[in-house]
Amino acid sequence: MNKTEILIIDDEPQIRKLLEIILESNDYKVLQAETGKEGLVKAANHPPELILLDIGLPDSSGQEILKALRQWYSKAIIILSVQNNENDIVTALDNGATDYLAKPFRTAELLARIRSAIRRNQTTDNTSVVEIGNLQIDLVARTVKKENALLKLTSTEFNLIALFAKNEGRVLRHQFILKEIWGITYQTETQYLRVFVGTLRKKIEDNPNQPKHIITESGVGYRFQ
Amino acid sequence: MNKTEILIIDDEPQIRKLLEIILESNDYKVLQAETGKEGLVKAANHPPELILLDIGLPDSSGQEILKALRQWYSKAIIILSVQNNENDIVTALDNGATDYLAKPFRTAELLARIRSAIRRNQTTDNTSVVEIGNLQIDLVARTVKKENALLKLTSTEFNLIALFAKNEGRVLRHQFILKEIWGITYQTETQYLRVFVGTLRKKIEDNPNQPKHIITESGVGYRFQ
DNA sequence: TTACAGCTTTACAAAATCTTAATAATTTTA
DNA sequence: TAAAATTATTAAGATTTTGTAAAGCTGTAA
Repeated sequence: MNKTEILIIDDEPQIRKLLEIILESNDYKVLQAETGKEGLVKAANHPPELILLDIGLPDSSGQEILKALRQWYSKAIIILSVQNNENDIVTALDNGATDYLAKPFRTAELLARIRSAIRRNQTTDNTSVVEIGNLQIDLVARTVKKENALLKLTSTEFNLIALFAKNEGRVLRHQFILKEIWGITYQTETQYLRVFVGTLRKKIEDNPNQPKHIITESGVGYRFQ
Repeated sequence: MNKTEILIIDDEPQIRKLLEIILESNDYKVLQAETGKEGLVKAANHPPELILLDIGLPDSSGQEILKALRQWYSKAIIILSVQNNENDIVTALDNGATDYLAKPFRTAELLARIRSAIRRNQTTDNTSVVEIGNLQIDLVARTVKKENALLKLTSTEFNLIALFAKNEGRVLRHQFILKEIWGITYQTETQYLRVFVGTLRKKIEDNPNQPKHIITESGVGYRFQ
């Protein structure tokens, strides 16, 4: 059987080597590019299942490469950034990045993110029912079940969880969520979001104080899983 | 034995060709139409077991073709839509589509949907009596029994409960219900609905103040269960 | 014509949901 | 670690949505 192919675009040889070792030992096939341009060419010639892109590239900003890729490449792109360079991360998510990882990263987290992103590639599926853990979200019937018990959600609460469900595992920015649910004029009303995430957590989480489904990514947004 | 016939209504020749290849190699007989009109004619002359309909047709909206087909055609209609055009999909399901597929689609998924839809053709058929809890709703005889006692419903009340029964467990929007029962020009007369839901509840619910059958989904519509 | 059933409309009460602001808790930064 | 920033929680109005009763309207049949 063919191995899943991952393209690494990063100018630091030692990072590439590290990633190569981790990924190959987990049964992925690794392609490498040292510059953004080289990455674009390799991705175009032979589209991989996922791309790991360093946004701190020297030749041209990694953001430009990301935008260029997103012209045609629709599979997962995970961004690598230096520690907590929040601006870069936020810009990258807005430019269509699937997810991000701050360097230095933990191996387990890297692999988990990769698995999740690849899984989503394949779930272009469009069944109206999305199953996530103990939740079943029916987008057409507009119902949510937790362990087969129907939950009572308000319309806005449902819209919110539906948006999350359609973007499972992916970080959604506050702005983006507000725009989608409340409309473009509400982009700055992050407090709404906090209140509604709070009520949703009370309804869907086993322990709302330690949420397992709606994870907050401080300074960025939320992730649903 | 005769092969199962599938009619494709799609204006893009390359999509038709692709579908033809996939379907014929899976032992279906394929009929094709390039326009909605042509599709209506072909379907009428020789009703197929299943129709694949592109809702992005140029001549008249695919939605109109769907509605026209549903006047008399009761077998499966699977909608093809461009990716993530959610509005189209929801409208199509409301207009009686059996299922939908977003382009580009995976072959395995297409075939799975087709098999499932055809299977349903044969089973879902002519059960004119819908049983829900202590209610028996006979769609052909237009009667409703509650614990075997015949209820006296007006024609509009029956139309309403029949619509609910056909969409058990699903949230129906005010708009949709009004369109179905009173016609497209009544889409904003939500007050009618409130009155009729009220009278229906008095007749079918054990305790109309705590309805168990007709559940209101505030801001959205009603759900029947 | 009248009686009647069923539909439409109005008015108001009740319930559900949303918004807002104050405060507490947590996370990030320096 | 302390300060700053961000996030979470709560609860009270405010607003929107829904429910109910009843009056008016309309067509039909006796």
